[in-house]
This record gives sequence, structure tokens and C-alpha cells, in this order.
Amino acid sequence: MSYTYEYPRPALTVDCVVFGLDEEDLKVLLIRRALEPFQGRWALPGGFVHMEESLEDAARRELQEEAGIRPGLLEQLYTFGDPGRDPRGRVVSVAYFALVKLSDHRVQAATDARDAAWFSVWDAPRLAFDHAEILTMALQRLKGKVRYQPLGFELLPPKFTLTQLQRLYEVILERPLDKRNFRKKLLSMELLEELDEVEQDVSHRAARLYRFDHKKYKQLEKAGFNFEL
Amino acid sequence: MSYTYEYPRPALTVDCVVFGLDEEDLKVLLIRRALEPFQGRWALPGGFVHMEESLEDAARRELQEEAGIRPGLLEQLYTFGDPGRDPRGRVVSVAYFALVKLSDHRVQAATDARDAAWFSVWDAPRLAFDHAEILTMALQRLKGKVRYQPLGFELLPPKFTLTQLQRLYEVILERPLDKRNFRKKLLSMELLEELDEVEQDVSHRAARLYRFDHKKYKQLEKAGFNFEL
DNA sequence: TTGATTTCGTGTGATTCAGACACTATGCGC
DNA sequence: GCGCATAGTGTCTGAATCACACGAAATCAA
Repeated sequence: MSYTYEYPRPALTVDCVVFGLDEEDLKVLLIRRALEPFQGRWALPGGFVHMEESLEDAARRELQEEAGIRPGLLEQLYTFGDPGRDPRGRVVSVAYFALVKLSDHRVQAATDARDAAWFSVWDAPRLAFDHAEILTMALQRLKGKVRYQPLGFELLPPKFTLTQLQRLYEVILERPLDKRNFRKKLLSMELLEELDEVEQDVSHRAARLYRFDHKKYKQLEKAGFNFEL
Repeated sequence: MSYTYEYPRPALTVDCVVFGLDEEDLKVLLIRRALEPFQGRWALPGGFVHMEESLEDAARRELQEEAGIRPGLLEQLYTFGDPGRDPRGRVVSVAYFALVKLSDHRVQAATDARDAAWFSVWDAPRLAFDHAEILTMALQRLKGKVRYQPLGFELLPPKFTLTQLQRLYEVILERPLDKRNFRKKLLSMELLEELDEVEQDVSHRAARLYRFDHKKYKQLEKAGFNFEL
């Protein structure tokens, strides 16, 4: 079967930049390319958009197919369409930006580990196509957005300590934060639910666990609340 | 001539939301559609992407062709790709966001006035396709961005008074600003060059004219400076 | 059990920034 | 020269930000 049009059309793909947080480091999910061009090189997960699915659905489908991942947050990043960005011809790619809780997905990624792996964003291999540029833009976006929207929780397990949360912000913003000021600020937003639990299996004083209060967030968001860092 | 592909491909267009500032009001440029679908309805300027041009080039070309406009600022907004957004079939549209100095372009728009016109953004007619949604998103973006990037100057004539600048911000942000605080803030950024001229032909005390200092802006921007309102 | 080690958790004071606020100055038209 | 419209200017107050240090709790080893 083939398809004929009166005018030429670019091919349309989606590519996803998926971030996860591993203990101390911010990671990005990459796929090793099985086919030419750039065979064997690492690349962002992605693929062609089907005719009957929305762009976001295409992104979700590709993540599911290529890495078994269902992201906690997925939003459009930017569309890359320079002629020449793909040696096969004109390919326009809508890039998406996703956050996942690594704890949920480390296992699946490990199963087909030959093809999918998590890399530190500060130390990623050479990427296929213009994917390095896409990654750079996604990092910028993450850095910018985390300061005025509580995205970070999508990267942490459901229950976390304030120290974990602070490390997350420090890693993303690439600068140290003051512990007391950080806690004051975060707790004053009243987005965190204090649990009657502490972390387990640590060889020092255990920290209290917190949970992100999604309901409250939705409420405050609607009310036009300001979540600046 | 026709083009055949192994898999079906969506058509790819660009659409542009062009803002201008007219005395007191924020305007958007619309084109009256000559053809079906939505014949006779107002729509955003735009059209199909050619195979050898970048997305941004396509946006510039369409603006030039349809309205004789060369925008002072043009950046990508968002890509709209829901199946069903165009009754003719699958059409994915990369939306762009543009600012122009209305003073430069009022004339050209008037020449083919049957087809292109400026409308108040608060009072625009029903639009074709999902263009109302695109316009809404562009307005949001403008509102958000103007607070931390000095975009506004792209909407004003090269020489302007501080009162004009304040009105611009007030129109975009939809709230009144305090004159003294506004001037204090803006002048403290040192992005404005004070000229030895005052406005002409006003029947009251004439205000001093200023010019935006692009060079200084580029410098400060590189240095990671913060231009919050 | 005691002391060493590690991280947790907490408050205050200094400084900076944002926001409210009202009057005199200038130029034009009559 | 008087009235009118807009230009242009400074201070004070409350809020937010930032820098900063130590006792409490839990584990581990001797």
C-alpha cells in the first residue's frame, strides 16, 4: 500500500526527552538505534506519528513501545524542523518532555537493557540526529520550569524526605540551597502532607517522610497561586 | 506532479499570531479566508511548509506573502496536531508568535484591506479551525513572557515615551501599574537610552523620548541578568 | 554503656525589594 | 495670564530573602 499527494510532505515524528532522578543524579532515557542512519548510536526514544493519533498520544505510544514507560508528566517541548536534520530527507519532529519516577521504571528499562538505558544528563554519549540540541533545550526548560511549578514531585517516589526534595532541586538548578530556608519555603506553600512515617534502613537519624498533595495543588493552581521556588 | 510515500503523512502548515499595538489597544492580524473550508471566515495567517525551508522560514514567507509583514520578533509557540482539527484531513500546524511595530505596517495591511485586518485581541471575530485556541495560547505566552523579558519594545516605535511603554504593559497584563514604581524599575535596568528629544504635536507638556538599547540588552542577557518586570 | 559519627530539624536578625502614595513642573490653548 | 492636561519626581512601610549554627536523634563500634 502506498499514499500519493499532490504536493510533497515532510515526514512527522515525535521524540521524547524523559528525565528520571537516581539517588544523586538526573538521568535521561536513551535508546540505542537498531537501524541506519546512526545505527548503534544512542538517541531519544521516538518514532513516526500515526494518522489517527494526536501528537501526545504518539509520544505516549512510543514511550510505551520502546521502553515500557508511562510518564507521570508529559508536555510538548518544541518542534524541530530544519531541512537536513535527518539524512533520510525532510523529517519534522515534535519533541516532548517527560518526567518519571525512576523507582517505578528502573526494572523495565533493565529488561531490554541492550537497547534502552538511563544516562546522567551531564555525561550523556554522542547522540544521533540533532538530539543533543533537543536534550539541551529540555534541560533548559526543566531548569526554568521547576522554579515556578512544582514539577519535581514527578521525579521522586510517592513518599520522600525533605532532604531528597532539596537534593532534587539542587541537582536541577545546579546550585546549593540553604536547608532552613528551603524547608521554610516549601512547607509554607502547604503542598506537602507530613506523614507519620520515617525513612527506613538508614544508619543515622531517620528523616520524616512527606507526600505531595495533588489535590491541594490543583486547587491553588486554579486560584492563580504563585509557586516560585 | 505527485508524490508517493509508503506510509501516509499528515500535511504540515505554519500559522502565525501577529501582535501589534495601536495607541491603546493590543491588536492581532487576521486574514479572511478566500477558500473552503471556512470560506469568508477570519483566520490566522499561515500556510503549507515547503520542503526546502525551515519552519521559521515558512512562517516568515507566509507573513510576507499574505500581509507584507516582516516581524521584529518571531518565535515558535506550540504545535497543534489533533486529528480532526482540519476538516480536510490530518493537518499538523506549527504555530508561531510574532510582534511587529504597528506604525511600520499599518499601511501595507491597508493595501489589501479586504483580506487582512487588525482586530483588538479582546474583541476578535469567530475564527476558522482551532485558531481561537491558538490565539488564546499566544496571549497567555505574551502575558507570561513580557514579565521576564523585554519584548514590549518590539511593539513600540523606535522612539517612545515612558507613558507609552507603561500603557503597553498595562494593556498586556490587564492591570494598572503605578507610574513612579514603573519608571523606577525600568530605568534601574538601564536598558533605556534617554534621548534629547521630546514628543511632538501634543497639546500639553511633552514627554521625553527614550530608545531601547539592544546592545546593552544582548550583553546583560548573556550575563544571565534578570529582567523581571 | 559510652563515645563517635552522621544526618535531622529548628529560629533570628539584617538586608533588600515591592508597593502604596501626592504634589510640583511644564507646555499649550484660549 | 489662567486653566488644563500630562510629565516627572521621593519616601516610607511591610514583606520576602538571605545568611547563619547548634542541639537532638539514631546507629555503630569499642
